[in-house]
Amino acid sequence: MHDKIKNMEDFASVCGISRPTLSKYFNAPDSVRKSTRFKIEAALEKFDYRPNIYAINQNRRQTKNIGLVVPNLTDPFFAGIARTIEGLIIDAGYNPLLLSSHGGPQQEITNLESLRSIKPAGVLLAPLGRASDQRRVNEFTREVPTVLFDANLDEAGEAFFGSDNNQSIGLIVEYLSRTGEAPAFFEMKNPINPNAFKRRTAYLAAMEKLGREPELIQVDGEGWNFEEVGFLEGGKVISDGRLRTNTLLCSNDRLAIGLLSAAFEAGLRVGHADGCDLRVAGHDDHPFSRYTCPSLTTVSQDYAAIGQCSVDTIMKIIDSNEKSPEREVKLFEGRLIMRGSA
Amino acid sequence: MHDKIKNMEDFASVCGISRPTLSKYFNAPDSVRKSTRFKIEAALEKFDYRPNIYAINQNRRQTKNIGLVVPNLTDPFFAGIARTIEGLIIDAGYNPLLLSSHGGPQQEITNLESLRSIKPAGVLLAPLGRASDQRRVNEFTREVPTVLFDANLDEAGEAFFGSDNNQSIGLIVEYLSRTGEAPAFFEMKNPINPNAFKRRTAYLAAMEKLGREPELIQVDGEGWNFEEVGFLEGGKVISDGRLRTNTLLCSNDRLAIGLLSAAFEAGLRVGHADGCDLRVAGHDDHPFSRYTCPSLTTVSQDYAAIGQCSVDTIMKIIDSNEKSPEREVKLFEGRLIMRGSA
DNA sequence: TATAAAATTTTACACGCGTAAATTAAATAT
DNA sequence: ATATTTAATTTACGCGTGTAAAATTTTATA
Repeated sequence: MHDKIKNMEDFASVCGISRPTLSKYFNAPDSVRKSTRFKIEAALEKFDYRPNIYAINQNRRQTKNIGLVVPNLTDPFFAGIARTIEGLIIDAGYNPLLLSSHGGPQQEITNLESLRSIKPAGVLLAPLGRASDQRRVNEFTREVPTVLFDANLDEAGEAFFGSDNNQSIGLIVEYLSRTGEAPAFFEMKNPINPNAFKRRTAYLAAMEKLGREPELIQVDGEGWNFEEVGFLEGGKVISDGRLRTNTLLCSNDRLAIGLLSAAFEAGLRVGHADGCDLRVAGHDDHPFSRYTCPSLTTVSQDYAAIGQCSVDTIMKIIDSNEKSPEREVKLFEGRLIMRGSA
Repeated sequence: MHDKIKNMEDFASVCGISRPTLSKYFNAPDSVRKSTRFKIEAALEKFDYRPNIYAINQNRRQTKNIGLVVPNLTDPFFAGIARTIEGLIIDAGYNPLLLSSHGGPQQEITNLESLRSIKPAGVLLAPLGRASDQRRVNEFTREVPTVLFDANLDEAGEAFFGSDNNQSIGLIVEYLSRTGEAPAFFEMKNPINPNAFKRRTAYLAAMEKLGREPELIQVDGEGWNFEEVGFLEGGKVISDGRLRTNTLLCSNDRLAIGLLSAAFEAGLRVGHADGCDLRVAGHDDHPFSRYTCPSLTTVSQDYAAIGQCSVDTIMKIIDSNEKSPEREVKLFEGRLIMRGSA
């Protein structure tokens, strides 16, 4: 019926207007006269033409791409955050590119390298944290406008938004201490995940503030298989009788999930009801924490706010086209989620 | 120190060779004379130049991009598969682009549309299945070489690789029937997830083969919050005394996780040991199914094989540059994972 | 060493679009 | 109706690369 439209030139001629006008339309439909716009949109109905994204990006001063890097997509917690932020980026009229570092610093750098060749307008990075190759991440953030979230890195990026671990850990330590024995802190000796050290410090501070004796239960284990670590090492702690209190606060929900499983198999009754042997609490409000046995008492992070703030900030930087003079840092408060386990 | 390298031309001159030769090198380092290669690699050490990916993709006959679309990245099951396949694509020398349909047919089409403008060499698609906009998915697969996995769609794509639900459901029905009461089948009345109907059919067939009376427990609930459905509706089934057998086979692990939680709160003891009230089994070997209370007996899918086969096939299609005359379909067998719950 | 064959490099053009500057048309004021 | 201002459109050029065909160099063969 109608001939093949190969490029904007062809499409312009079937529209009856010039190519540059068409270009303007695609970049901002309202920037052309209304009559012109109707002509274009009528033609779009009849022919299926779409601008070549590679030619566009080659010639634009800036792409409309925003990189989004999270430490581990296999963790539903990060998958959820990523999805939220993706939506916000799209709403802002940009194109999100989601990459997962799979828990490894090498992959994290690889992700940043591959983002660099895509020339993104900006990047939202949730770094691995302690495990990150800080020098190379820093190098990247000097060349590409970057906002960090979830985990902070010293002076990297234009801004950081995350949770106030002091507040959130303080909150749950206070709750646990008020309603029963003060908690021991269950964590990995050499945690690879972001925020782990902050939470340890926050726990120690919270206990001191309450005038209680802190107790760190630091177990072996490598990598991101937190449930497995919680299960295996938690099981050992239980069977070895290393528990000196009946209340455990885990560094994160995934450790708690494993620990609950170990407690179950050891025949311990977990919860705050009469006759229970153990109370267990976590941190993060992991999507599955509602469905553990018993359901997990935890602290939720305000990820709606963190995501919104991160996106708003990168947009501001992109629009203003200049590095902000000061590195903004904002911490959001956690909320206590009381359930069956503690 | 050295002047800015802006493009391949500049870089060619500092290398002391011509630009097209450089182009050849970047597309296949071994296709240039060894002496030339050393010159280039020495220059690469000194200057930081990387070819403009947009200019490359605009001029190549084909990009090196492979689209990878999964129904829901928030589900750790799909997150795991995606990660595996991503690795295989990279090993094959291509660039994976991961997109999640977030459980919605509209997003699925949006993903395909946005892939189209990226002109991928091929696409690996795990469709929503029943919920998919089949007409538009089909339209896409006619224009872009596509291999389906996980869920089949009628005649869409060049090939399909997935699990043999008949075999896997048969396996676990047989196991459950042999070691105790025959299972009832717990599922959603109108399941949105792929494979659900196949599993129902497979259950009915397996029970008939064993000469047992099948029993479908079909509960209300919409969307992808399977744990919630399993918990809420499973709780009702238990409290209403609707259970006519002590063995439940769930359509997938996430339903089972919710159901286990409901059983726990109802005070039922789940497992195959003496004195247990209920046996529960799932399907998929979800990453968390090891850590439920009790741990979940289930069937694992052979995703290493499915992923490998899907990638191999799309590569073959890309290399041969022609549609295969016949649509290949291959189903892989599941493996029984015996744990505490049944 | 001369010659043929193969491999490599160069020349020359194309790809599809953005955008500044120049031109033209429309809207507003007089 | 005319002059002025403003907005829309067109002209003309550049972006950074791939690739066919031609020219050259290297390697293999005699």
